[in-house]
Amino acid sequence: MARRSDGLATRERVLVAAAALVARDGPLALTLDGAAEAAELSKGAVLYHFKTKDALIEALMRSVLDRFDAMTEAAALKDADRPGAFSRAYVKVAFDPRSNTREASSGLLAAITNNIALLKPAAERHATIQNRLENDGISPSVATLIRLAVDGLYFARAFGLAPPSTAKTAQLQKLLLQMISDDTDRKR
Amino acid sequence: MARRSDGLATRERVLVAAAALVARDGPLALTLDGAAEAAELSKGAVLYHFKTKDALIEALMRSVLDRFDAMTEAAALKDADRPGAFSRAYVKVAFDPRSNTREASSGLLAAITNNIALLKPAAERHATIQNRLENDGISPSVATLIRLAVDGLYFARAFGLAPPSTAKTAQLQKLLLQMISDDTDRKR
DNA sequence: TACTTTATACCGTCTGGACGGTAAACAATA
DNA sequence: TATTGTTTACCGTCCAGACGGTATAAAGTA
Repeated sequence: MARRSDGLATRERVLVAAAALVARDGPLALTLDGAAEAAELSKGAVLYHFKTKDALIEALMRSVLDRFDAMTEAAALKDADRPGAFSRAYVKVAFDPRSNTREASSGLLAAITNNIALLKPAAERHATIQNRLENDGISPSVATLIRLAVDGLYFARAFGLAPPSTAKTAQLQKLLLQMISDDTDRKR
Repeated sequence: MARRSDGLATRERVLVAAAALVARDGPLALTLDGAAEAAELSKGAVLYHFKTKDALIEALMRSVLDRFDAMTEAAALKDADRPGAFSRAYVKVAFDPRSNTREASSGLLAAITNNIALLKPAAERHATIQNRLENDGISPSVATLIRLAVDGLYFARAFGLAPPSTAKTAQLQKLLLQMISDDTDRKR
């Protein structure tokens, strides 16, 4: 068999294939064999790039988290240092269909189904986000509300628990952005 | 071996034991053998009351859903027919520590880790709740926000994703109730 | 005895992961 | 530049354990 000579791309390919697999067939379909087949590799090759299945899942989760973080930071920068800049960026990115895909929840779903301890990185991010929201010029209650509503939307989509329609989602985003504005005004 | 002569109680005991098992050791610990041991029964006995593991999980979920529904209906009745009665009841029950325990999420967690199709009953309830919130005298956006925030809180607790402290949770509840009041006033 | 409930023994399948091997790329050396 | 050794990337096979589920016996109850 031909060798690839670009290990990095292969590793990435496994992650993408695994995410697609979970998005399509659910987290239970994510086996080492399944991931290998989806990435058109052997199980041995998958295990070469990820020492254990847990390592694969962790990588899956981190890649999603990092991407989300990067998008949020970028959006926050555009908004300068106005109070509520991070909150607005968080809402915008979280509601962006590009960041809130089925693939985006693959890591989390896999972690839940395989080993809850793997949720730790996600828990840390959540704590960080909560902190940043609270120190963004909005009241703690509104900060918490925003965070939980975003999470709720995320899980509603991930689990198919009556996910709101596109229209309703847009309305909700508007409402949240409005709340942020009102809240920063009140504090000024 | 001694027989119980009250099959109903045994069945119930299995459900309680299974919920406790999931709450303590996570959804992966819920095996037929594990459930049997937790209920101090043999696997055969468990399979007598629940034909398949899926059936056990479904029963687990339904019992939680039914209990939640009953509590909400009861709370809504107390609030007469004022606009927002159901919304207030929903928020109150969802934030009640008695309804939002780790056991309460056991069915959902087990469904996720074992067979996502089992989430169907939960999805239906969510759709029903969304409908009732929307027809409760509050605006659709606020209805959606409440629903998602409650879900977010629920999952934050279930997965340990930076669950808000008791104090913060109380503040949030207050904020939501306030929003319901404001919104029904505006509509009047 | 007939029925219900519980226990025991067992089977087939799936899955994570270990392992030995292979071939290409690269480095060292002569 | 030819040769030799070393690393990287990947494959195919095998295995032990876990788990869901079945079959059947046994015990209790009416």
